[in-house]
Amino acid sequence: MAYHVGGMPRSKPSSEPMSAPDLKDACVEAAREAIAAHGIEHLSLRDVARRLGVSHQAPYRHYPSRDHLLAEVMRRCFQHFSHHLDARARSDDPRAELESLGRQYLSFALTHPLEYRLMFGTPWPEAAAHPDLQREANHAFDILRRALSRIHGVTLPSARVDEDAMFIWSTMHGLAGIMGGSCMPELTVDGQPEIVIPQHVLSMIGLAMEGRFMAHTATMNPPRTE
Amino acid sequence: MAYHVGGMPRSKPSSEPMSAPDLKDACVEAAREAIAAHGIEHLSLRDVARRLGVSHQAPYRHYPSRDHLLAEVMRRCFQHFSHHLDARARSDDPRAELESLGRQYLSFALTHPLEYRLMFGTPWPEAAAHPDLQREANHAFDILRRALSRIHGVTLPSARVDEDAMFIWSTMHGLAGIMGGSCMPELTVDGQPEIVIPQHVLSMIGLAMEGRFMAHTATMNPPRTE
DNA sequence: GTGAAATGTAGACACTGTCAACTTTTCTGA
DNA sequence: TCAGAAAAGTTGACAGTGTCTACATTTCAC
Repeated sequence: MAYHVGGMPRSKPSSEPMSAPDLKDACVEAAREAIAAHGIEHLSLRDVARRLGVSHQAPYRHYPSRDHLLAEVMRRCFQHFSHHLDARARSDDPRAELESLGRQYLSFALTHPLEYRLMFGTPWPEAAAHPDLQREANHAFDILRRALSRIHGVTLPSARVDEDAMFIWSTMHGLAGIMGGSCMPELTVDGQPEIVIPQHVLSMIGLAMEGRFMAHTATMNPPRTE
Repeated sequence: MAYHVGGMPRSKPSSEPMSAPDLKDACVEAAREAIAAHGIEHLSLRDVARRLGVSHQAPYRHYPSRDHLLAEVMRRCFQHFSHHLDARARSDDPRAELESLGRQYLSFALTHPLEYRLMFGTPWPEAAAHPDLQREANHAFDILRRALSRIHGVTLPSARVDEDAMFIWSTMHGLAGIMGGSCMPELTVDGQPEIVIPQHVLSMIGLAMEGRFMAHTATMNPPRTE
């Protein structure tokens, strides 16, 4: 009904690049809708099939199991996430660059809470069984790692980059998880956390990084009063 | 079989007096085992009943739904967590106190990854429907908040305590989530993250807090080289 | 054209959460 | 003491799920 394609949707391998409404793609889209409607843990392959107007077994032609479909949805989320990070405002000033990266990270988590929870708040389906997903996730982390390498420049041994990356990633990830409501949804905090808290956390990261540099270089720029 | 108490139709009246609330507790214990064995999302009330040797409907006499049992398991986790935080090494030195708290937080997350994921990595069952769970969770956060209040002392307005609490909580939570394998299980990081990374993250928090104080007080203790 | 592979369908199985009706035990109050 | 109510546990049923097997259809490659 909604989806109608008979038999084989692919065209010749060499001439046409790709064609035909692909049930494989449609499944991902329908799965995303289903997740948005009923939550991640209630994703049902049969519901996906129903949304597409095909038999309950049709998706199995393209995904060996429910988890494989879920992994594909997650993989695309990481892709989306990486693109979002890459689209951040660039700057030559290390501090501005770091802040821009953090802001971009948080903005994704807050404007796409569902995708974020899917990527970082959901137990992965059999880690090793989905190398594509793994690759895409590492790619996202590499963006942060590379940006930090540039920021560090020559002042710190490169082995320390991963440590700082882990610290920043942890802070961003934790804040996103808490604010995204993934955990402790009713946590009572004074004030308007949506605006104030991320600002503060980013500035704390900046303070920590400044302290880090001060510990290794004699020259220091005075800490600015926020 | 494993669980034997009154209300059985066929077998002879059991001689051992087992009070009714025992099944309620036994369910929580069995649920914990089931979660440890098959993961949180595969927790099944019927499996719990099977483990206890009672009918599949028996647990429903004590818990209105599967989520209510899950909420009770989570509540006890928060209890355990609070006790663990309270049992930390105390100190009069603010910096030592903060580090002790952070270390205790992380040690719980790493030695009880399952409980931690249950508390912070699992979507809560209908937040408002489980006030006991909510109360227990807020209590855990209050421990951190109170400790920070003491650390701040009079140097910072108390309204700022929540901001710092949020920063520290975010960092701890994020690190725990990443290291606990809850997300990105195969993330490739150089070195031995288990020991080095938490150390570094804690010291970064210390640096950030020092910078925070410096911004508000003229007197400062020189940043110590780690 | 003719296989054969790709694709979609239908039926079945074991499993789940939960509702309803029933039986048995335990507690309560005149 | 002894009914009767309440608590606790049982069986049976229903709709929903993932996934296996067998079958039908479409379309490409030769």
